[in-house]
Amino acid sequence: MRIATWNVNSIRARVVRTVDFAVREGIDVLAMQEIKCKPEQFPYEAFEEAGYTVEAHGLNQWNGVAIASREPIEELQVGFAGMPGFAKGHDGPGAPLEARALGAKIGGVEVWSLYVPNGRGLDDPHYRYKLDWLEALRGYTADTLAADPDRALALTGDFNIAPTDADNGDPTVVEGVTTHVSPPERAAFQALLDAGLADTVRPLVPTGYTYWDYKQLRFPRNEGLRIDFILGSHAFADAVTAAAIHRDERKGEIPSDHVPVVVDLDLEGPDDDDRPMIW
DNA sequence: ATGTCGGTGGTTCACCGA
Repeated sequence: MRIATWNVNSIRARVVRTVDFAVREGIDVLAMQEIKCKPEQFPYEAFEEAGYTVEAHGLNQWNGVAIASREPIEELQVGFAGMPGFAKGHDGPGAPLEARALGAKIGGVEVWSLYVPNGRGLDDPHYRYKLDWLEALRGYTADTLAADPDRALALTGDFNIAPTDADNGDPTVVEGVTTHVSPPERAAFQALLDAGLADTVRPLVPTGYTYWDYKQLRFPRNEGLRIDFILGSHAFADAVTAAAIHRDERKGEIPSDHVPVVVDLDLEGPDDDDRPMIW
């Protein structure tokens, strides 16, 4: 099974490009972020014509997550247990939830499409929201794996954190000045790993960015960030056989500012056809 | 130069968010 995650930055603006990529690369499950539309506005037809079914979660023109799959989508989860909400002037308990998390069981894997809050600025209420949101995600992960340690669980999406200095090539992203690289954000990312997840792409693709700001020639200068990840429990990570970051998707006409990240899974072991015949 | 995007409201440009 081939699983991909992609912050598409408006699915309506990029539906042709998105479906073309999925078909060309043989993607079985595509987790999308920043679809920037409500479910009734999602361009389902283009995906259905290509053999995908889609579940979309969007509340307004901001955020929004979706999962497209060639296999049946089961056990849909809109948001995760404990996920906090946020709204301007209303960031405490009881704040409205945003469309940032969609989970499902597909082919025996619990896969999530996640769009972690940006944080905006180190002194912005959105930054505290980001850290609280990540802590709640860690709690969900820990609880889930405590109940079922061998579950194939994958957290995919835009984490809006560059975990190491090697993941930050943008000269305007500076520790102590901006979000994405602050010690508390990096600690929150590490806490997800400590809860029982592994970065399934880094061992196979050690370098490279997944996002380049549209401004100031960031892509031509290759001044990007690695902020999009596929994190997996041991049962998931152990099944990963290949990975790729599709840098070329940042090129061409009207690209997203993010590129797809892909892993191949072999959950069932070798097919019968691959086993030696012994009489 | 916050130098580029996408979406919205409500009219084609100002604002928000990233």
